[in-house]
Amino acid sequence: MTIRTSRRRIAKPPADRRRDILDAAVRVFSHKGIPHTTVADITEAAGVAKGTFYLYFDSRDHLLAALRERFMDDMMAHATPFIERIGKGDWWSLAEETVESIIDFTLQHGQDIVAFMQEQPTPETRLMLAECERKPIEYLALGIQAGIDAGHFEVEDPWMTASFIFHALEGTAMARMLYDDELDRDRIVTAAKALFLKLLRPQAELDD
Amino acid sequence: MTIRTSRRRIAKPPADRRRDILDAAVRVFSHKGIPHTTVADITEAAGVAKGTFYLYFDSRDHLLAALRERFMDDMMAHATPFIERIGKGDWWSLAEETVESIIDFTLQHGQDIVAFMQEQPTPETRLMLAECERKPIEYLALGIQAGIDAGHFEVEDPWMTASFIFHALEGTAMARMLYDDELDRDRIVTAAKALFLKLLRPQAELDD
Amino acid sequence: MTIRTSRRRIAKPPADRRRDILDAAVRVFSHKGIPHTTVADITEAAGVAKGTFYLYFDSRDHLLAALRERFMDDMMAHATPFIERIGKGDWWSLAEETVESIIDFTLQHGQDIVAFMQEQPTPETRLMLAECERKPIEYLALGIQAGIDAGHFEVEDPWMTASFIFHALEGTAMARMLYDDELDRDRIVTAAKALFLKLLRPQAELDD
Amino acid sequence: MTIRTSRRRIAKPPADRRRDILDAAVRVFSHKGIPHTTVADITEAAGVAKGTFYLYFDSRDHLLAALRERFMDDMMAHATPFIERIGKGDWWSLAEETVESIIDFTLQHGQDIVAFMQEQPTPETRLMLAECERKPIEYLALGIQAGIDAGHFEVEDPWMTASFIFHALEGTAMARMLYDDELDRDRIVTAAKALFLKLLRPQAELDD
DNA sequence: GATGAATGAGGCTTCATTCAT
DNA sequence: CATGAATGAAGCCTCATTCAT
Repeated sequence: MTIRTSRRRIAKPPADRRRDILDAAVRVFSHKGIPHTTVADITEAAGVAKGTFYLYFDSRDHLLAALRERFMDDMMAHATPFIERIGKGDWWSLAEETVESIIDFTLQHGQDIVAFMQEQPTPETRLMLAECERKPIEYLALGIQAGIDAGHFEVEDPWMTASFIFHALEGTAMARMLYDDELDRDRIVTAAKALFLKLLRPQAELDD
Repeated sequence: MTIRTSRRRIAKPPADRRRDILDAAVRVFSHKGIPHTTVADITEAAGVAKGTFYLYFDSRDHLLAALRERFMDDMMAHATPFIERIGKGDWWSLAEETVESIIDFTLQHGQDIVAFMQEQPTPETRLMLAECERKPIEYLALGIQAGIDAGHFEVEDPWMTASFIFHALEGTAMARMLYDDELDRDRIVTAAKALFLKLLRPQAELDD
Repeated sequence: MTIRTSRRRIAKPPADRRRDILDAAVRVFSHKGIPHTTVADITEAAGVAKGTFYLYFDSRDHLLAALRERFMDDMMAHATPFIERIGKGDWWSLAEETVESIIDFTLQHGQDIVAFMQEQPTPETRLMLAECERKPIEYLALGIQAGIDAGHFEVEDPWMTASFIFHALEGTAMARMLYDDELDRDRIVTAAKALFLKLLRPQAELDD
Repeated sequence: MTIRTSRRRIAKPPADRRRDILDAAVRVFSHKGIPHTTVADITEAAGVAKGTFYLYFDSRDHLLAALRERFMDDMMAHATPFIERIGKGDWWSLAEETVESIIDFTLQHGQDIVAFMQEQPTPETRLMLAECERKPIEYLALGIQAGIDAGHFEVEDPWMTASFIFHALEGTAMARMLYDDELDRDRIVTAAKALFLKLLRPQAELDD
């Protein structure tokens, strides 16, 4: 049994401590905005001393970079299962689940996106935000193209359609998250599925 | 390389000078981001002394408020002609022109929106941004509803459809403006018109 | 008959305009304090343009100097009649009227003194304030000495007595002016006369 | 000539550091005047960086408030022993020591009073200065009244007499401090004691 | 490792002064 | 003469970063 006389905070594994700070940062960013959040705000929210911040991040900007990286990883983790299902049959349920996935991811991580948009547009941030849009659109377009090739969808400009669908969903979900808590998540999902259907369904099908 | 002669004492009509500063602000904001733009940056871009800024704006924040106001006015001025045409027949051309109008307005004023998003999320800014989204969606929804009532459109959830359309167009146009100068404006417009058609057109029509 | 189309303020004799500004300055100084009064405050109170100020005063500091000069002149004008009566008999009524005069002058011009004390202690201001105290004390002491020589007063340290009397009166009157409008002017005067009597009256007189 | 080594990171107990800054402020105020003293002046005099100032005071105005508070405390500490002796016999030695105490306190702390007078007349400052005059006068008046009741003093208007005595002493001591280092402290004290005697002594006593 | 007092560059704002009209 | 828009030095305050403990 060790007697611990130190008044200092009990040391945590570095990775945990780092994550604590990262989480605290997101928490504060989302209601103060990145530019108005100080390092002191973050360390206070994380329950550590100001100096400790610099043990885990070289600078305020490095924390933002770390946050970006984590966000991209989350996004990819979220998207991968859907991407892997492309071209393996089950077209419409994949479509519907993809729609739900995009909406839910946006509702959950929208705060981060807003935060990133509040940054100064460094080339790094621009690139990262562009990626965050282009990547899901790219995969959507790929899926749509595959569906066309397999004869399930009928669309003239797949990439543009993907872009429309992605922004329609993301924009609506984001607006709900930011301004309109009343808007029902299920109403969005239902309408989104109908949207998907109308945009992708071959006209011939309608004759049924 | 600009030669700067000792910029002294060139009085201008107040309205002009004010607009100069406002324009300079937008210019600088769009490539430095609001939070990283200093009053000195703005006055330098406007070609006036730092003190001059405070003859026209009570503070940095008041300039932002003025910018917001001007943006809202521009938006309403842009939207009004279309709103007035609702329900006066000519449904599909109104729809097509509305689509073009939204895309072009976004391409032109997207910088401002980005700038506003970079602000700290004050209640004022949130409200204003919310309005900027809700207003056009509201009018779109109104138009769609009118079209439904007149038997030209067929949609289940008009407001949600309006939201999808608006965000699809705005998001795509914005992405083009921010990240992808290659994307052809006309390609967006063409695809957007097709989108509109697919979403609103009564299914029966397809049987023709 | 001259037709005056100019929208400009009708020109005044320079001396009047100068006095207007000086008066406005005193007015503003007395409730904002010298250090917090701007040239703009003064010109606004005087109803002239900012530039006009510099037609009549070389700088803000020159206005203060002018104010000091005017104050000294006022004080001397106020004191002269009493000084001239020294040694011409009528000792006690001179004493009583001097007392009243000091109190009334302080009540009227105290604002100016306060204003001067708020200035930075430049050698000039110090000298002037010192003069404002030393001069009346000097004259009081002269009068007391004359009274002693003439056998009417009996005092050990005339200069110190003069200093006490002057500060007793000035301090009390000033306090009334600054903090205590309730305190009756006549009560001060009555008590002050008694003070004078007790301090100056030969002890022998008491035996009567 | 002081050699300034790179003044970095010498932590001190907060109370000490705070007092250092407060003391430095008084030092600078007394020869530059409050309004012309910048925060930079103070921190330089205190040997700390500008930012350090704001670790100990919320703003320049808060420092002034702290200074006021400290002055009031000093004054009360100085006055208390005398107040407690009121009515416990020993009337004339109490009177004489009170006189000395007022003179010495003024000679020592006059700089502070001057500094406060240089402030803008905020309600706070006015109130505090009024207190600084009223309190000692109040206590003097109490003492005088007690002396009258006990049959040692004879005065018509005790409060007014207290006011005269206080301002006579304070004004004279202040003038010495500000303008006239030649004036002997003991000469003031001696004359002041005589003043006290003349004003308070029952007339009957003179017959002895 | 952890702490938080200390630092100082840099941003916002004021205001005495100038000068073209 | 009179004006007031324009100027820019200078003051207050913030906050990312450092480093002695």
